Amino acid sequence: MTTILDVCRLANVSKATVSRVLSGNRKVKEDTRDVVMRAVEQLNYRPNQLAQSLATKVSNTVGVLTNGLTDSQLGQVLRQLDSALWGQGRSFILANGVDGAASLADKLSFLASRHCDAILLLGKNYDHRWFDDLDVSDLPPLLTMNQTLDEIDGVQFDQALTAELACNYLYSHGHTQIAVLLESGSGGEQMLQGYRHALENRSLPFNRQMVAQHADGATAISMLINRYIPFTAVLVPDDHQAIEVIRTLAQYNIQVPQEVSVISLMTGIEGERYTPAITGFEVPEEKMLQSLLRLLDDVIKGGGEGGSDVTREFMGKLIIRQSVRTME
Amino acid sequence: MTTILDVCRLANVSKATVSRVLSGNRKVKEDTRDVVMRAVEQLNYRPNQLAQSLATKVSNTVGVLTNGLTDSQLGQVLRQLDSALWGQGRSFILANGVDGAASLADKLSFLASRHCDAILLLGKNYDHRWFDDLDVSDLPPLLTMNQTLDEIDGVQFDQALTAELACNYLYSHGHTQIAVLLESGSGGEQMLQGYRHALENRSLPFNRQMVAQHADGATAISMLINRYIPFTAVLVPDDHQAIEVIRTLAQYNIQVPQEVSVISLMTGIEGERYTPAITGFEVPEEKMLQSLLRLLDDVIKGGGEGGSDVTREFMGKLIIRQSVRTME
DNA sequence: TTGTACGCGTTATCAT
DNA sequence: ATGATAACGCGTACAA
Repeated sequence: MTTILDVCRLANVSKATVSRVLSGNRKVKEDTRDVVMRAVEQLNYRPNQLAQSLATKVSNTVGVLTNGLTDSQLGQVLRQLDSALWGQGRSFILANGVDGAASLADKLSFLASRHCDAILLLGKNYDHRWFDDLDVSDLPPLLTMNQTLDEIDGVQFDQALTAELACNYLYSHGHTQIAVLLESGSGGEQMLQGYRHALENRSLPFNRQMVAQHADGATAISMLINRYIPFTAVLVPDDHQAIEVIRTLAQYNIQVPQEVSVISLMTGIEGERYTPAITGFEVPEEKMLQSLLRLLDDVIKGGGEGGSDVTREFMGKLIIRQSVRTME
Repeated sequence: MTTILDVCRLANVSKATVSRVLSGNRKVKEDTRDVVMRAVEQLNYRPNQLAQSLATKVSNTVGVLTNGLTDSQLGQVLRQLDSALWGQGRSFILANGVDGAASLADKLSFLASRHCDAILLLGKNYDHRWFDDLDVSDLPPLLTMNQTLDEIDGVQFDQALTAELACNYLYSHGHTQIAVLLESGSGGEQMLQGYRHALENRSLPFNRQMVAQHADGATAISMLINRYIPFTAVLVPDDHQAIEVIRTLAQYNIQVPQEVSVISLMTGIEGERYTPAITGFEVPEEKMLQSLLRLLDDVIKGGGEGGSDVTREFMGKLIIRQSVRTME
């Protein structure tokens, strides 16, 4: 590879001058600038980014830790990242899959040794405990998306607000007996919060018999059914649970949406393809990623605290399909 | 970040000793090794890979240029890459999407400035001309997969052999009038070669009226039909064209597979889901990628020419579905 | 066996 | 405006 010294020799100037011309920081005389640029082009010289990073302590590299993403989700996210970062002369290093606290520490440590300017935590299924005794002090700044990890900055999907919207939608379609299946993770608390808030706004009493929480949707809805409390609609965390619920209800000879309506807090292609197609809220992943990238920019540039005006809370967008019916 | 000097001070040794302990290259006394390791762990020290790379001229980073991949393909490939490279302490930098010679040069140049040890060219739709006046001299070694770019090493999908296999399969099922739609790129020549070879092996005459070449499958099959040459089967490059062909044939009131059989040279999930499901050959992408990674290892380690025993030519695996029927 | 000193390619701080 | 030179963090001949 040609180095800056090659350019120096060809242009008869010092390293400093070449560096100045390329970075554009300081003023240089027109003539010399031209000479340098000619030499640069002639040699097809490109600064060694490793050396640059070593000197400036800025690597223009961001680490991306992903987990629990399907191939197509992974591809979609990485494609977006690539196109967004490319425009900024940055690139990313991927670390996919985390299966424990040690694994998490390893991956983060690896990315840190590569001196990433920041690390993005994307995807699902991160366990809170993995972060408990994690020494974040000698790591690059961490940023999360769609994760409710306290102490880590980032953008979030507002499950509480979206759950409230879901309930309001059901109410406006005549449903008054709404059951809810909580997400088994921390999102469950948020869902419950939104659910109760919707109730309060309508001055309706809260009945804890109407809420169930279990990682398996079939089990959760069974619990509900066995309580013999009537309900006309049920709010579930995602399409996967929605489908389990619909299947289980079918075993009890309960039709969706004729007898019970189902609404998904986070719907996607899975719910779109199912029969009946599932009504629910879509996570604005693209917008969220864009916001996260702006946040990233702030973190890298601002270095310190320069908080700017980035949207950090997102709510779902209602997609009306077939799993909710209007009560007469 | 803690540096090697911090370790030196804490362990009362020189940089050289610490470096030796961590790399394991040279011998060091048990005692001092222990002292150093203790200091390393206590400080949670991790060598700065940038500085390492600068000193050793090995970055343990590979550039990955992708093009023409769907999100799920991209995700699948990158997941595999990640898990394979992670085990070797390596990582990759992505550059997705190429739309011209300048764009190609840009991306490659970028990856080069990041001092990748090698660059992988993955995906489809690379134009030969983009590589014509590409100065490959000051670039890391290039490796391709699934691309027929002369002068670039890599692994390939043998379209000629697979086309021949496809014809043999059709013959063995009673088809003697086989038409072929060539891929519009360079793969077309290979398909034709395999097609003719299969003909020769059966001492059948070659009729150029039986071959058509067009990027659009509908157009290609229409050309064929308008020649009024009878055929009972048609070999097409991929599922996309297969589907276009089947649709077009339907417009002529020709049923698949009852009246005409269709076989795809490179079938995938698209063909699996279509009705009728498309019979064809599956590209062994995973195996190919594994082979490519072994090749990568040779290139990086061998540095020079150390050619090892890596499979470089792959053929499709026949997947029998519904689009081919047996003639009585 | 261990330490010294130099080089990797670049930026940045001083002089000039 | 430009040039010497010291960092940046690490590996490694060479010397001790």
